[in-house]
Amino acid sequence: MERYCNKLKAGGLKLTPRRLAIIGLFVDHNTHFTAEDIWSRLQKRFSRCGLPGVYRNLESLVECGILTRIQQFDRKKHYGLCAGSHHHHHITCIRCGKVDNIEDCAFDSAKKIKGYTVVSHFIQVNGVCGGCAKAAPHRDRVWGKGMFVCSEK
Amino acid sequence: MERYCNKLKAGGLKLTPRRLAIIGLFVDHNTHFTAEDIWSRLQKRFSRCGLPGVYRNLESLVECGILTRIQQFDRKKHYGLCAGSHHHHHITCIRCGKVDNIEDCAFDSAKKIKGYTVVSHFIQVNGVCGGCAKAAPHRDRVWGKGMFVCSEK
DNA sequence: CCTCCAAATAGAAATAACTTCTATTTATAT
DNA sequence: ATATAAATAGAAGTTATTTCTATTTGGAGG
Repeated sequence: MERYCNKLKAGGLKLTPRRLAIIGLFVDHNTHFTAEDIWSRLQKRFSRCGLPGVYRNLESLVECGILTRIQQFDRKKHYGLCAGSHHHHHITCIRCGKVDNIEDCAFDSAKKIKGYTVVSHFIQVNGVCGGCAKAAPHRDRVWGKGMFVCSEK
Repeated sequence: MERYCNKLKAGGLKLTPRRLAIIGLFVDHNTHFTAEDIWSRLQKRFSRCGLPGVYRNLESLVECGILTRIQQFDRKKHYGLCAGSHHHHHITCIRCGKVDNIEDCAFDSAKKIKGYTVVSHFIQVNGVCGGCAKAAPHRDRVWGKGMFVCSEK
């Protein structure tokens, strides 16, 4: 938690109860959430908290490097903890939604591709985590149409 | 075009003028489009065509394997030809928006990552294409907040 | 401590991107 | 030709997110 406070300060953001609670949710659950997921979980402690506030906080936390946006094909923005300051990617469990970092990146940014100068790249991997692999297969979380990212292999 | 007609038939979809025109747009431009992009380009030939029809068609074309959804962090659904049945990714020019396929994929799907069984992966590369690199730098297209995918390097 | 002010919050209203609905039309198998 | 399952049109609805204006608050400086 210490390190997140430092990141907030470094980004010129105040340590508000709301903000710390949001970070706490990510730390405790180690998964990705949508704005609404966060909002519903904040209701107990912050009954007067609205969705716009959650959206604003999530975006600030992305900007100061605490969270990262995670792509799902469901028209919602998903956010997850961005643990390292170094370059890394993410793997998501398609059953429980857990997110882990992938530390070693095989992508060579220096390489020219079809005449393009590469500026950035984004890799997301979807899989089934060890825990879910052991669990009963018919207990799968149900995902909506178009939920999965492409390039199945 | 022949092969796309076969895919339509295989999926139990009719060969309507609208549908063929949409496929034609993708074939001719070799880039990705949003529903609105398609809709505005159809106006000349199909003046009575509405957006809902475009959305329905694009989704049918994804379902029968002619199109693929392409992820951008801009809250719109992007679609592109799924040219090969083979595995590939995309590189996008951050100035003009052009998309090219990346044929060779460095990602090893067989590898176990942190105990996960990999199901699918998604790679998107952002860069500046040859044409835009030559053009005046202050002519950059302005992109909205959150437009770029993360992991700048 | 106290005070100030930039930053954060609340809640209402607006926007944008789809999606759904009902009625009508059309491609194609027979 | 004709029947029918699928496709279309246009209006209306939904959902996720953003913007707005006013009010409140964390924390630097006195």
